[in-house]
Amino acid sequence: MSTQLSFLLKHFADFDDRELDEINRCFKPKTVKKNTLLLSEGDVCREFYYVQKGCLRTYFITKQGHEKTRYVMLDCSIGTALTSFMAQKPSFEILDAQEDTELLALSYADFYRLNRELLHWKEFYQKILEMAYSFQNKIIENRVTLTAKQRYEQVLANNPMLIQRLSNKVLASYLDITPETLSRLKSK
Amino acid sequence: MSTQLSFLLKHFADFDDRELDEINRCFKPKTVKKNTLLLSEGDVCREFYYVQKGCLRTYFITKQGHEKTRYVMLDCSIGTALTSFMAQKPSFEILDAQEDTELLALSYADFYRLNRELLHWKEFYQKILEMAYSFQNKIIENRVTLTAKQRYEQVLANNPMLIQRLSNKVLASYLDITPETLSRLKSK
DNA sequence: TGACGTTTTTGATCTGGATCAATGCCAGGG
DNA sequence: CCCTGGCATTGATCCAGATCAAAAACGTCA
Repeated sequence: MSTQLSFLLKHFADFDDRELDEINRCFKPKTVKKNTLLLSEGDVCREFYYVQKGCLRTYFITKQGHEKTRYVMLDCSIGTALTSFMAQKPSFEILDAQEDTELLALSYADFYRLNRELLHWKEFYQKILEMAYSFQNKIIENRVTLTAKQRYEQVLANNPMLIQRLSNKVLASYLDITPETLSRLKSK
Repeated sequence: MSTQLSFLLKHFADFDDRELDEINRCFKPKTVKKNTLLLSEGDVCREFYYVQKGCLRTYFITKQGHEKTRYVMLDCSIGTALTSFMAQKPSFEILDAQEDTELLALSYADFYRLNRELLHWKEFYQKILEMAYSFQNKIIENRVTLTAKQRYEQVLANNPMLIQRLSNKVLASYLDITPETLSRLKSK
């Protein structure tokens, strides 16, 4: 059982030890190699993840064939392809590992059973959704108000780990620019 | 008491009549004239709205002084400046009426009391958050993958009311383009 | 170790939509 | 009823970032 995960959970809701036990039992360990696909386009996302160590990201592919990275999970963070997971509908988002990654996976069935049975889990999920919404709101605001360079500088200031650990290609797609533009931004 | 509102609520969760009664009592009627500000930048959003008839929108203003419309509520829809409302923090989003509007307002205190006391309200709120998230996800995808013209055509196809009822200036800001570009798009 | 496929970098060119500018238009307040 | 300030249209120009092209650097696996 992961005390790290418990620690994170407690950050969102006031779980007691019995609840934490039950939740921890539902999360199944999994190890994936770099570049493993955890969810392909068109498949239904059936798992929610806690990343112990490593890096997952969600992205989608445009008609023109370009990757667009949407969300990155580094060590000790949680997430999934939320839109597909929530609705249990085929996903346009893809989920893959950017590094060799150790993670804990919670099935959709267990997730929603917990949501039915534990009031604290409802609270947890509500917080997650609120955060996810606010995060996206921020993304939209940034995309609309900042230039490519300003977006790069913002990540450099707030999230330098991303710059260290993602390839330039993926980082560029996260910033919604081309690798060429990113390369030019970096060289000044 | 609004049966329309009850109808909408039932769409999200299985409220019984007693619950609907209690909820309806919390929503206070309000009438606002076109161009009324319901929330200014920097203020904390303290109300959640049901629009009976009319039109509200949220938007923010960039450093360059441009309006960016983010969400529009026409007749029989619900919403608020969610980021500020959830966190009870000062808002960068502004809320105003685009037409003379009849609405019902639910205070933050009542909203969260209902959320504490009624399981069905929790369910309702969870669905709202899930929808809001998915909606934003779609916005981001559209903004990144579609040209200005394609975005216009998509609204024309899926949401023609917006084109009929919003001024071109506001519609342009909703599409993330300038009024000049919108004018040119329409004239072909 | 070497060879191939993927990144990264650098340079030249292109373009969608923004910006700037000018004119006509309409609606609402005095 | 008329005036005024915002809205809409049209034209000319500009620019951030994309695209295209072609080396150079990098990893990784036989």
